[in-house]
Amino acid sequence: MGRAPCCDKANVKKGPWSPEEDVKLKAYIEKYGTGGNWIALPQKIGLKRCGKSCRLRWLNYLRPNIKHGGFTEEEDNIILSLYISIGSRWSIIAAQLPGRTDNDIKNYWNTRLKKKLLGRRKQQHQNGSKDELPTLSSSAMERLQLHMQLQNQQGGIQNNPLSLFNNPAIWPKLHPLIQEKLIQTNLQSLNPQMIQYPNYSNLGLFQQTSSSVHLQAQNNNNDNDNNNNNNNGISISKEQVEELENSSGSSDLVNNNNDNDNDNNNKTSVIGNFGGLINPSSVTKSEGYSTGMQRVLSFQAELNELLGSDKLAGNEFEGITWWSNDPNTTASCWDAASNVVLQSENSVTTTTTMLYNQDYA
DNA sequence: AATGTGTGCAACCGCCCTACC
DNA sequence: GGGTAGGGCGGTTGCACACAT
Repeated sequence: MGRAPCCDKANVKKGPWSPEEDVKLKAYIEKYGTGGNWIALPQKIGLKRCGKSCRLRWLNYLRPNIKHGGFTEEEDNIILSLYISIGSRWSIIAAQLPGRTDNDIKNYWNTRLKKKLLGRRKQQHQNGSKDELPTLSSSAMERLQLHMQLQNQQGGIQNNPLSLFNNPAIWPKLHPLIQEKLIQTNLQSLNPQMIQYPNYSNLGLFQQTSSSVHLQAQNNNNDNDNNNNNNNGISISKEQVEELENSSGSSDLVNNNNDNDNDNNNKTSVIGNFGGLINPSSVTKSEGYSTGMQRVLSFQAELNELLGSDKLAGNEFEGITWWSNDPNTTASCWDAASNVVLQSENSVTTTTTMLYNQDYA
């Protein structure tokens, strides 16, 4: 038993509005306002229209100062940035663009802007690659990809106030202590340097986002720390380490199959995760990420949480391939890796790397 | 010229939220 | 507190037009 319809569907006109109807509606609202009741409005005016239809017509077309078409570059950027940050919340996006309606922006996005931004990839695939075109049906994936693309265009993460990295408000839920530490820390200090992995000369690493948050408690007595040139981590005390471990229920984890880091003294726990999913030790290993699917699924779950998206279909990430040790890898445009820098002191460091195959850009 | 295909956009549908009774 | 109506919103549909075959 559904709810009652808002109007008598059988006796209302549907379809395009005639100029006469527009004139009637516009004149009445300008003179008397809506009266706070759209449903009753058409009857007052003598229109055989549903109240909702009147509302839509007024808001999207008849009300003053509406702009149609001719989106500027600046508007494009605003739409893109907001879409990446908040998704398809068109009314909120429209509120940032005077004279634009949510419907207009939605249409513009779906029919033009999205294609304009992503179309190049499709073109590339049509022009020679036999690879399956990675699907973009996932809003979350699409937003992530656009996020990366935008930041590349805008000169990097530091310059984009809307970036995931620079916007604590849209970080995933982390332990409050970690969150506080991250906020306290100058974000610049967390920004990664560009790193080139020599094995992948054809793959440009152009972007790095946050991140996994890993916690390491370490016995320093026998520390031949290979990472001591990196001081960008966030240090916390051993007491805090214990507190976090107790509260997170984390177990030992990440670096458990590493053969080149004096790991015996390390105790590392995942506190929170932000798309970082890869055993950090494997980043430097030439064999790369051959056990992709498990990580893909992990990434998928994290991405869902990160972006607050709908659940992704199980095959959404089939288009994403992972690094192999073949320098001529046919990896898709977007690949992810994490680069967790382990500190010599008890520390939390957060970095995740998105790797971009320039061959497909 | 006729037909097929793609594109842009206005409008509708149905769900969710909230205010009101 | 529960039911109902209206408003708001995002997703989808369908039509008109442009362009290709």
